[in-house]
Amino acid sequence: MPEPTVRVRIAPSPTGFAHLGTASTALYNLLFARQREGTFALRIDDTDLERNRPEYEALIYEALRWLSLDWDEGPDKGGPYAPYRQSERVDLYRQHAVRLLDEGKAYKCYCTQEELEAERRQAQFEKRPYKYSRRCLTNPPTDRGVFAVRFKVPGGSVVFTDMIRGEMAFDAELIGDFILMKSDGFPTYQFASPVDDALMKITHVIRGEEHLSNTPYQLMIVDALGYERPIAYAHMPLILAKDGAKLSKRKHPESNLMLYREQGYLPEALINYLALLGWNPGTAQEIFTFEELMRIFSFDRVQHAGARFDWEKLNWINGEWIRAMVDGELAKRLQPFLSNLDEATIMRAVPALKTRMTKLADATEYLDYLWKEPDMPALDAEQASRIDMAVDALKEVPWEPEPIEHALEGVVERTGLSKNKLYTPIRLTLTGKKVSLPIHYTLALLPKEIAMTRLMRAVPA
RNA sequence: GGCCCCGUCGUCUAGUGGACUAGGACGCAGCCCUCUCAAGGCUGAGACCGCGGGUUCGAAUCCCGCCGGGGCUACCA
Repeated sequence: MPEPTVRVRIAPSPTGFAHLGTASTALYNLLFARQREGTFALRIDDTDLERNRPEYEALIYEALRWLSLDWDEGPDKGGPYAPYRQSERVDLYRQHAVRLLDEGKAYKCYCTQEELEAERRQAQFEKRPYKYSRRCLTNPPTDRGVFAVRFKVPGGSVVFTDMIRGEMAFDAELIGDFILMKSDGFPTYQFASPVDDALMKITHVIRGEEHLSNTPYQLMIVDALGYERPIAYAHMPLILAKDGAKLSKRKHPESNLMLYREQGYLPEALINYLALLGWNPGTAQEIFTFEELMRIFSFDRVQHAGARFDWEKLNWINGEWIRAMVDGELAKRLQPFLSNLDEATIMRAVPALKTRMTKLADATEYLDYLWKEPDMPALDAEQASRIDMAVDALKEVPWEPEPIEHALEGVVERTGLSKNKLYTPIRLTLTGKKVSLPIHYTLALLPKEIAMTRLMRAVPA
């Protein structure tokens, strides 16, 4: 039998901002799909009526597009297995639930949340592992109308292949009957996900490790339905926060993908960093383009343990990408962060700026003196006189970094002053800051009249 | 509580019985360069390989126990 064409998917839930873990999972899926010349689908798992919002779905698209993690099939693009939004596939889940009901593989459950909670507490009190009592299977109440559909777990053992961990085996005797259809008529994740994966002919399920223990639940459903199981699974190590817990939307703001765009991380750099979190090439190389990753990525070099997210390393990788970027491209990417400046000015700043940024937003701190008048620094008489000398030397100089630098060096030579003594008061007067780009750039980026005015302001008449 | 996954410098990791005096990267420290800040170059500190038992001539690497962390155990996904 020939290997079927690879089909993979990601299935994010629109329950808040786009999550870093979604990007990570999308990356691994895409890498695998592209290297096997397969298809990458985006499915929106919006079965939680309480928490889903259409605007959150838009956020997911925006974030993935920003990272160039493009999908072949999805709610916005369509595809042979449309619709790709679970809320539009509810009839399908209902039909499958009815079939399971008819075949005696599922049953209606009329228990209330309170009753179930009581069962659970009782089990805990008696220190025995909790499993649903099957009350509604053996002795269903006759006076109730609202019900959920519960799967009758067949028991036995569930075995499957994980591309990272090898053969996995779970004892299904330990799994209690679980809900397929909620009483609001919507499916649970445990039900909708395997049904869709089967219907959409997903061949490899690549997702976060949090789903490892969910896999036997889903496989039992696939089996009960008589569908073909995916060829293999891959459960990727979780991205952990500084505190060692799984990155959560509520507790960890760094899980918000849009944050990275706002701060000026390059999509290439984020991808690069994400790839290295949990996977390594086995060589000393640290900087990778997507195409390189596509060539060398493999699941057998994926880590088994969760990886802690580290800003420092991301910053370094981002800096590497910034420094490697050609000036014109960098200027273009800088534009949104420097909306007060025109393209030509940004372009002139780039050579000096390049080695000083870890992220694009850093440019503001270096350049805001160009549109903001700094406060007059407190200078002593000596400093004022040095500025006076600089003004003299600069008067007739063409306003470009090179000639400015030579003019100032001339002053240094003639007076025997140190560069530090001469440049510091200039820097202070021009920018109001102790740190700036090299002094000749700091001067040249400012229109000459403004620069001279600011300098002369510091010199007592 | 039960089940599952995992445990090498602060962090990401290399390592699959001898080449390990445990390697690299980020970060950190020092020096060089230098007008500030970076970048760059060089040097350095930093891991008794979670702990305890085995197996073996020999273990970070194999086995067992314990401890620790994470995940799942929802009418969340």
